[in-house]
Amino acid sequence: MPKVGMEPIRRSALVQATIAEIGAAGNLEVTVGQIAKRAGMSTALAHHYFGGKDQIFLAAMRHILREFGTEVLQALGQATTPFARACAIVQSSFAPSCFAPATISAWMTLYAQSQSSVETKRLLKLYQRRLHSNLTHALRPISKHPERDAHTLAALIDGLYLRAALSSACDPKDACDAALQTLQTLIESDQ
Amino acid sequence: MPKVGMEPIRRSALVQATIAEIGAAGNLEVTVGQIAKRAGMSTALAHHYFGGKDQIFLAAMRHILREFGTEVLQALGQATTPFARACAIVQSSFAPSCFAPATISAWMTLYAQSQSSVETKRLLKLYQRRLHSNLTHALRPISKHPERDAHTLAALIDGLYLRAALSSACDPKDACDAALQTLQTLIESDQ
DNA sequence: TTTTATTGATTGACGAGTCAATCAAACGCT
DNA sequence: AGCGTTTGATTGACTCGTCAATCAATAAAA
Repeated sequence: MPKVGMEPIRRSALVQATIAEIGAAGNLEVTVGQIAKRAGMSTALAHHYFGGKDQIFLAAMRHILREFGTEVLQALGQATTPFARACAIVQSSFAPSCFAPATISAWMTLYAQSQSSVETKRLLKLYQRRLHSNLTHALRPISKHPERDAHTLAALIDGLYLRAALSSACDPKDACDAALQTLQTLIESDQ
Repeated sequence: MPKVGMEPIRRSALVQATIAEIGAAGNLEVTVGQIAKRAGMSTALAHHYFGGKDQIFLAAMRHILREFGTEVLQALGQATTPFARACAIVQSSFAPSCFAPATISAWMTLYAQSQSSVETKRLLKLYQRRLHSNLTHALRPISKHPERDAHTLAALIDGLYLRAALSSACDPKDACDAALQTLQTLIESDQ
């Protein structure tokens, strides 16, 4: 087994294992030992490649954000009209991948940790800025207040996601419909 | 000092100290020792009155929720028209007390913990149900879709709060205005 | 003297991070 | 091809610290 070029494989395995472990636990109370075990290696190796627990978690967060980013990008690529672009952004935010238990837990801990970790806060702001920018761009041709409506819609997406993710009863489809409905209402109303 | 009837005083002091400590730390990584020290007693006494760390945290969460509940109730009492009632609910959600660092942290950890603690989840659902019910009641006379609009508005409040609380730049006033603006738009549009 | 309040000291467990040692591939040299 | 040598991969065992929870003991009211 000991071959050269293990680093990217190990790092990727650790990130995957971290997400899975967070999903299983429902919070950040996950030990490096658990993660390493799931990834099929020793704790020492995990430390060797990442340097510390924080770095492992941050890598996992970045991975989820990157995944979401590509999902949005792909959906945007297929949209031709401004309205379709706005819909694509909304729908990406409620895609099934966003509702995997591990993803939900990661999001929640992202919010919670952002209070105490500057790097986590940076990541969160990155996501928020990107969402806002995408929405503003899509709404510019079809809204009288692109900036304002983008801000409202972004907050609505976050809030609906929160509710859908935390209450098992409320399903993603309904949340998505609610967001689309409000998008419609917002761009129809002028004033 | 050793007098009778200390229990309620100690419990209250511990709850206060817990909230303060969570606010200072920015997350749940707070030890019973820290809490007890801030409350001016030994860790043993904290355990004596609460039984365990979880119970202390739950008591703190309940306290914050109760405080918020009374704030809403008071605001509702002064409102005479349905529209004023809806505004009162929105404004209570963005009251200064909701933006104290300790409250923000407690709120975030409430979301994060709700994934792994059934009791925490119960508390969160209680809050969500109450908000939805209050909004529905206020909107019934002035909206064509009271239930639906209440759901949208509730999610919007949560989302705006999230953004206002996490980004130091965005201030509560703007978030509140955005929510009120959208409330207006929602009840004006029919369809 | 019973009950309540209170704590210092201790226990037991757990977990992050380190380190020295091992193992095998790749590399360089002849 | 054969043979040291370097280098990356890998781990078991260990250290050190922390922290929740317990307990036996003390003090002061009732």
